[in-house]
Amino acid sequence: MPNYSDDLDHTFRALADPTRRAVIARLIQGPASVSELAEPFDMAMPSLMQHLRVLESGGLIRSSKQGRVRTCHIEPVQLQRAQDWIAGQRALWEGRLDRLDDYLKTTRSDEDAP
Amino acid sequence: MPNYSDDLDHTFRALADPTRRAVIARLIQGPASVSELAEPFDMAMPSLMQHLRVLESGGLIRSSKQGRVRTCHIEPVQLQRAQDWIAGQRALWEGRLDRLDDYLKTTRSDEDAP
DNA sequence: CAATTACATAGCCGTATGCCTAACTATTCA
DNA sequence: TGAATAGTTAGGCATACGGCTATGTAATTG
Repeated sequence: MPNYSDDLDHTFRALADPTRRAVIARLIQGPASVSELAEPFDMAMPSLMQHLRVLESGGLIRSSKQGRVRTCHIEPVQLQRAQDWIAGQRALWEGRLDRLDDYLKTTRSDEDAP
Repeated sequence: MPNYSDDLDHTFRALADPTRRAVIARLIQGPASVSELAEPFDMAMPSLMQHLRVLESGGLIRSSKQGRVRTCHIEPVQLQRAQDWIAGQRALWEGRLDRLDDYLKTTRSDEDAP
């Protein structure tokens, strides 16, 4: 069982901000330059750059520079790991509910057939 | 399309800490008192209580007090919403890949049949 | 070459986070 | 009733976060 704790820390933290989620939602549609990403937000460029840094250092996006333009694109792996963690927990929870359900059924059967 | 932004902020933030994820993982197994939750951690009680407050105010757990014991249990709805947001983004991403794939196939067919 | 464009860096500022200790309240047990 | 237990509140402290302005640098464009 690998330990993704640090990754998850960074990934969930990156997702905890609406600006960063919006950037992700935008990049899901396809790559974009920093200026394009900044355009919808009423925010100074350096502030948005910081968000991009959080996203990139969390492994949620990648970027590369050609000339003076930096192009960002999504990197879905960490997104998947975050989803997997939640899904895993929920699966355990569902399993617990199933076992509780089974138990209740068993109990009821016992009562029904004394 | 409802706007869960604030919920997601709180939920993802709550998940961005390993102690809080461990608490969730514990509570997935079943309810527990504050002391039981605190036991595995080398952390002063008030520090853990703060984590519990973050989890509860983010709607990830609930708690109630009987006598001097507060019992906490999981509340899976926000977990699901967080998962749904990620799943939605990933679905869009997959869709994008599929369309790209289709496009490439079409292009190749065109090349194959000049 | 000069001006514009697109990003990058530095540094400031107020608030939030995560941890702690100390002291307090309310139950429960002997 | 007195002592132990379970949680709570108050407040302090260092660091991180999220925003800003001002300034710098490198690539394009006229």
